[in-house]
Amino acid sequence: MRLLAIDGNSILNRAFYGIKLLSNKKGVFTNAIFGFMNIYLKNFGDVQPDSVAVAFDLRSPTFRHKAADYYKANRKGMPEELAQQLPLIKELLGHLGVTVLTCEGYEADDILGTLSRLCTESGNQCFVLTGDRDSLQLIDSNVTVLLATNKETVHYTPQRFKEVYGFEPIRLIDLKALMGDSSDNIPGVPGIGEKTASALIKEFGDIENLYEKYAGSDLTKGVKSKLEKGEKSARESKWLATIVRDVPINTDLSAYAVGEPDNAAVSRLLTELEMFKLLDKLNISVSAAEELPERKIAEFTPMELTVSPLTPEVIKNLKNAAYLCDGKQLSVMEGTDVYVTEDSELIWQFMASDCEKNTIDAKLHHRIALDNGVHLNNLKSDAAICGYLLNPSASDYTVEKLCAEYGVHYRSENGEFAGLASLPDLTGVLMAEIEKEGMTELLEKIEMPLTEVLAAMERVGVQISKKNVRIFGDYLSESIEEYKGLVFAEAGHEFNISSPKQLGTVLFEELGLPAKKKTKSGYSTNAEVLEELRNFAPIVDYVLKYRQFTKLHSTYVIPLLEKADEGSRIHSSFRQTETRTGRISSTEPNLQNIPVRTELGAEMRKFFVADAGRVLVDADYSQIELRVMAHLCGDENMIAAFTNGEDIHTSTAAKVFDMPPEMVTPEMRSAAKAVNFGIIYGIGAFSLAKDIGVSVAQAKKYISDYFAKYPKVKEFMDKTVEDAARTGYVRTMFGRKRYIPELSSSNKVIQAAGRRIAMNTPVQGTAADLIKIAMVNVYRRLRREDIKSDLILQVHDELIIETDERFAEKCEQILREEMTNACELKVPLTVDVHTAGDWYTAKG
DNA sequence: GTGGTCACG
DNA sequence: ACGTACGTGACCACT
Repeated sequence: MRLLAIDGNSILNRAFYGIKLLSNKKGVFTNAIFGFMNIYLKNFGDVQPDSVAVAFDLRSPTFRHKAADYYKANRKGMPEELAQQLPLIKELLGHLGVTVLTCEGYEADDILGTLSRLCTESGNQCFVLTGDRDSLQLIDSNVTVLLATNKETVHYTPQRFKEVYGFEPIRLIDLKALMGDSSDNIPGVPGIGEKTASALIKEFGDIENLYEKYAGSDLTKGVKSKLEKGEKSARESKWLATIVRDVPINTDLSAYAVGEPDNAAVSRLLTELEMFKLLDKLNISVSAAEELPERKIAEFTPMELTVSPLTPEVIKNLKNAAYLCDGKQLSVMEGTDVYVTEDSELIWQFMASDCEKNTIDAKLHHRIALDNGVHLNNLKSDAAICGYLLNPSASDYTVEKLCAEYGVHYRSENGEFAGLASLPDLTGVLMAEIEKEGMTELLEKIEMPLTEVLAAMERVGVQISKKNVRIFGDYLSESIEEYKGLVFAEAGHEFNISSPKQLGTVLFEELGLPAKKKTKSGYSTNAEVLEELRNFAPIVDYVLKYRQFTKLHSTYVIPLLEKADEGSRIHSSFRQTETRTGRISSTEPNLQNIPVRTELGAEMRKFFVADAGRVLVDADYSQIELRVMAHLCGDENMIAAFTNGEDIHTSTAAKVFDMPPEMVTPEMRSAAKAVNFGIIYGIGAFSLAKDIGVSVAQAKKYISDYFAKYPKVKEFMDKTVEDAARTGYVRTMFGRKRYIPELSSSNKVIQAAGRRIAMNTPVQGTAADLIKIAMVNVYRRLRREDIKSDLILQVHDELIIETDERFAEKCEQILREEMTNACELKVPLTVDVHTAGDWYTAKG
């Protein structure tokens, strides 16, 4: 028989500190559970045991352990984030059919000691999984210790142990008796460290033999005297270091055989914890919780579906339906009737029908409709978008996961129609939640209409000049080769300049440049660091140039050429359920990070062009986030500055430095600009100081002066954080919600990050809401007024229309009006608009 | 898959 | 004593 005996506390600890803090949306922390299960599953697979026991500490002092408890008294208690995961992992293991062992007055390693002894005595194999080296003392011919480190698990057999330590495993307790262990509060012999202790053990074996013979040996006087003074402590330490091996637990090893897992319970728990990946790994479906329903049985009645082909007659009679469509196949459900078709004519007919529709992935369906010249009519809901509004921090939004999360029975009994059959119930629950949360208008007036706008933008795409991109790419390739040569010449040999590791070695070891050690895995070589080293050696400049050229080549030139269609148009994907603030994101390729800040990079924008006879009309909001801040906090000074059309950074500088605006120097304006950015991000003196190159004290003064001049900004931020800490979330002006579990962390750094998130999200999110409103209105107007123009891009505060030249002015007007009037705030929203044949020029 | 780096608002 | 501004996506090296 093979027994896997696990030190639950030790592994859980390792997992907790080795993995960044994770939590579900309710703020229940899960990282230790996640890490524990990964280690567990990995080792379970490796060992293939018949039996498993996981031991946990149970601290309640008995007479026998009084001394140990005394010594351990100054150990730090576990942080709340870890403590709350302890009962959960025990529950999970129980559901998985694994024995959880505790014993009053004993620690986990004592239980492991006992289990391993039982195995040895009965001739069975024992594998002790732990992160604690102390347990290596348990190794014998039947007992292997699997020592989990941050990277891997090392298997310690007696041979392996001897290779590493040079003595028998059991002598580990003698080693500790001499060298002590501060983390376990084992004193050892003062003055004797690892080196000496190890040598002594190799020479004398155990400490009993050592104390019998050391006086007559050839040890130095110093060591002898230390041993003499420390004898009592050494003997006591040995007792403390010895793992107990007779804990009163069930000695019948067959009792630890792995039982049948309770899939329903595991599924319920892991769903609650939002650990879907783990569920997947365990080969348990999210819906397993429903396979053996408990109280759900009353609410849930199995649904007999009647499946038939979709016909024009059916479409005419549909009133309110759920449907799914992947482009080839359409399945529609109303009541218990399901209609399917692969006939594209019927698909379009259904889309154009008056029937109220509920689905998931509306953007795709709009795209299908647009591609075929029909309009997707009367669309009421998209479950993914509802899920996103209810919690924008989830990783994805599938019908199955949403059902699990919102307590809807996932109708897996309906096989291929499980998703469709579940959708009506799911939609009902999601819409009710949205209503309860006051986000119905956000859904119906902004997000749902936006699905069509994004589909249209993706469909039209953005044209590039392939020829000019290629020319630019060739120039970059040449430059890359040139600078590569220069770098290699300076280094004296070839290496991979793109490898931060190799580059670090060359710069900081071979060339001896002053290193600011930073990253976990070595020297930091980022632009900020290299910038400071520019004057030390010419190679630095060459590396920076190399980086700039390769970045442009591999991130922009190559992908753009690859992704352009026959008409040289790029069709990016705009994602609506991706960001936690409500912004949309752009992928494959990302058109929201095309270079602009450097001259060379901005060249790229010259290759984004309008088609023949057309132009690009570009409109961007001026300082939208600061304006939103002014509105949200209602600060009179800030509102006045915007209302009077002042340059906000100059005006801020004038206020903070207490002088008339005309006296403000460019340096002062730039400092004020950094402060304004800081305000939006949730200000910190350290980062502000770094950003503008002043002392932290100076930065602190800027901030306090700022808050003195704009008192309501401070009030707003304090109140926002306070509310968020109380309720667990923040909202934008239009009701968009974001949970902030970071605020309930006991880790100060994480909590501070939570406060900044709380301050930033309402501002960034409201700005996102505003431009979404503008997009919907611009799109509608272009269609209503039947202007041959297309909205083609959104870059957070910027919209671009491609239009026939003759409509350019009309489009300028539409963009200006719809963006300005997206919503009436306490400050005006102003927009800069330009028209040109390419993006570079149209940006103004 | 993760970390480092860097492009954008 | 520690880490250090908000929100993204893509590429490369390396494990």
